[in-house]
Amino acid sequence: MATITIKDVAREANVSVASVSRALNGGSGVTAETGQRIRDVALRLRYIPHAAARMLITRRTNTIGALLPDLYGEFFSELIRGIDLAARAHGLHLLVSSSHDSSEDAAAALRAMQGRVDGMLIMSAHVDDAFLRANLPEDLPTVLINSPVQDEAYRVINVDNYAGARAMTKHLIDTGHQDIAFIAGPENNFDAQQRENGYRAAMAKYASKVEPVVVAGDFTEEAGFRAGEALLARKKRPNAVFAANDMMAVGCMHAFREAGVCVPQDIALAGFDDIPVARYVAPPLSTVRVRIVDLGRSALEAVASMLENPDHQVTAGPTFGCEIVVRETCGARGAPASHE
Amino acid sequence: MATITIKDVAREANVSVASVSRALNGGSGVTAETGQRIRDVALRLRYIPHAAARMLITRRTNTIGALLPDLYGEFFSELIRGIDLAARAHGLHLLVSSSHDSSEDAAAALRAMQGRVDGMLIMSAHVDDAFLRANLPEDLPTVLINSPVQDEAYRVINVDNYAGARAMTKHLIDTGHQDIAFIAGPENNFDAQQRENGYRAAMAKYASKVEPVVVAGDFTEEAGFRAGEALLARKKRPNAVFAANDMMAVGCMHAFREAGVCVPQDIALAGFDDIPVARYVAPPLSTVRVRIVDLGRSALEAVASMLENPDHQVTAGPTFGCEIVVRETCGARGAPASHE
DNA sequence: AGCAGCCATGAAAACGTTTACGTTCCCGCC
DNA sequence: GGCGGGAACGTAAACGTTTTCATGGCTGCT
Repeated sequence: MATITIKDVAREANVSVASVSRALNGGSGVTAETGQRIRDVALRLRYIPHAAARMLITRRTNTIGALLPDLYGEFFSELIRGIDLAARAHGLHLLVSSSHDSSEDAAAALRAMQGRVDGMLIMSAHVDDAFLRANLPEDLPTVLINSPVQDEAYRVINVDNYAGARAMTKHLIDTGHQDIAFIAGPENNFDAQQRENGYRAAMAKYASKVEPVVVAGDFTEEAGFRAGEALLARKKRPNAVFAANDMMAVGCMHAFREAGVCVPQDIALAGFDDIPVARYVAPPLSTVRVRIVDLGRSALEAVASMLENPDHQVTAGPTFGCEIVVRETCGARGAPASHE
Repeated sequence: MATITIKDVAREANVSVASVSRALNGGSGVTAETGQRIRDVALRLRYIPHAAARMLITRRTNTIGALLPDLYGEFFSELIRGIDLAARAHGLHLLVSSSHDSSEDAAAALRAMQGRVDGMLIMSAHVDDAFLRANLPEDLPTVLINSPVQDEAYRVINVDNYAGARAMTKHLIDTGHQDIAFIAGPENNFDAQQRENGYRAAMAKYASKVEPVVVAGDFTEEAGFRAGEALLARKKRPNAVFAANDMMAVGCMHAFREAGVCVPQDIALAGFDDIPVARYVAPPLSTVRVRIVDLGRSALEAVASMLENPDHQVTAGPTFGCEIVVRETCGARGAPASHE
């Protein structure tokens, strides 16, 4: 109970607290022999340095904060997994604050983390340059994930949504679908916008005769379902649908199935993200794969490197590539695929 | 740059540091007038108390740690969401360490959190009484989630897997399926065992003539797929399959579909968890719903209450109920259900 | 033998708070 | 008018580390 401190170890080992500190940290400045003795005592006493005291004097918390939006299912867990893995590899702790759906909300969370973290990982629809300047100490190493922020001061790691969406749209066109409708994501969402841009660019270039069709969505299955219904109700039914994320694609597929519309025979379908479940829906969903774990990992590693050499200039992180994954819903495969 | 401390505020407001502390915390022991002046100054200087210094003297971190296993997708994110929401509501921070797949791994993570948290939330297949005694300070408020630990000293919050599995099995039997096979979860997993027990109990009681059939699994879609194949290959094919979790059910459904076996006409299917995607697979999956968000929330609230009144005796948490959700795969519904 | 210099070690300051304890002041009551 | 008491406020100790600086002993060289 009475928590034991460095002094207890020092007394027990017949040395000063300074030596204990040295033995337990660098190890230099102390004889190998006494060092070992000290470590033995520390182990025997189950001594654990008081984190707060150390933070106070060291001015390092060995913790990085992750500010995440109200993310759904697979994406969230994969992202966290990547972040967490990398954090552990770097000996860093992870302070998480998720499910933020308003700007004030995020600001409050950001302020609350003040002083408890050495660096920040921020992914949120609500952050822009002004927000960051207002709520973030300018010297706090920060990495933005999938953010529209252009400010040179912040390092940003983005998924190349544009290229991914463009490639998938082109693929759909190449396999014979010209009338492609797009189910958009939330309006203020950066990824969603980029994906829509990619879709529009491919349409303009490879299917210039047809007018792009974009219906609203918000990344939820529910929205996908409604969008699917809406598309079927149109006078000119598209022959392919490209949803801004997999969840909406799944919802859309659900709508089609209930209406008796066959995928991909009657209408092709594609999503974005390649969430694990994409391959298990029926039929398996063609989509654009984002290596989410790697995204989280490299985001954390960017912060880690920033606080390992603080002088090092922030370099614009490379965008994170995606690849299209052709399964069955896009109609490019004749026979059912084998289990991958 | 030069971080501003309580002294700066004190000097600027012409008071002592003690008054600043009082004004900013309790507010008592200081005139309303000076209190306001101090708060104004603090705001103007953007003063933020140094968390570590406060922890050091207060001996409270206002942080709780969450030790989680290598959880998949939806379950993980829902759980974290619940925990995070409750934590924010209580003004607590959340230190997360996930993806632990070995006992040493978990022990290391646990030790690393030592002193940085006021309480712990632990969900892991690898913890048992001995593990906890060895790696956890006995006075650290701790709540175990879905754990087999029986020790009175720890508060445990469990999902009532047994009752849920029993109910679903009974439901399958009631709707005309007697030959029910069970796809088991990981061997050392407590939830998995409880679910299997529930299945066996229901079989023994309501379908005593048929021998229970249990095939191995590990909670992954892959395992479900293989189990599905294996079940189809049996000489006496079951007319219903109950998977220990939804992921395996989805994998199993995939196997059935590839084999041309129709669900639920040829064979009924049920899962466990009600992950969000369960309703979007085709056909929508009957399953046992676990209110994961609530589980996380109440786990955190249990810890919170423990550290709000430390003397309060730990009370055995109530098990967390489940309810069966009848969709289409169990064959109990004639027509396709409407979108819920 | 003496001296320079290195190395192990200890003493003490510092980090930024909270809080126990004094001090001062003012008010009311005898 | 003196005196008791409470409220506002200040002083300083304490929390448990790390780290700078001083000290002493030893080594190796001249």
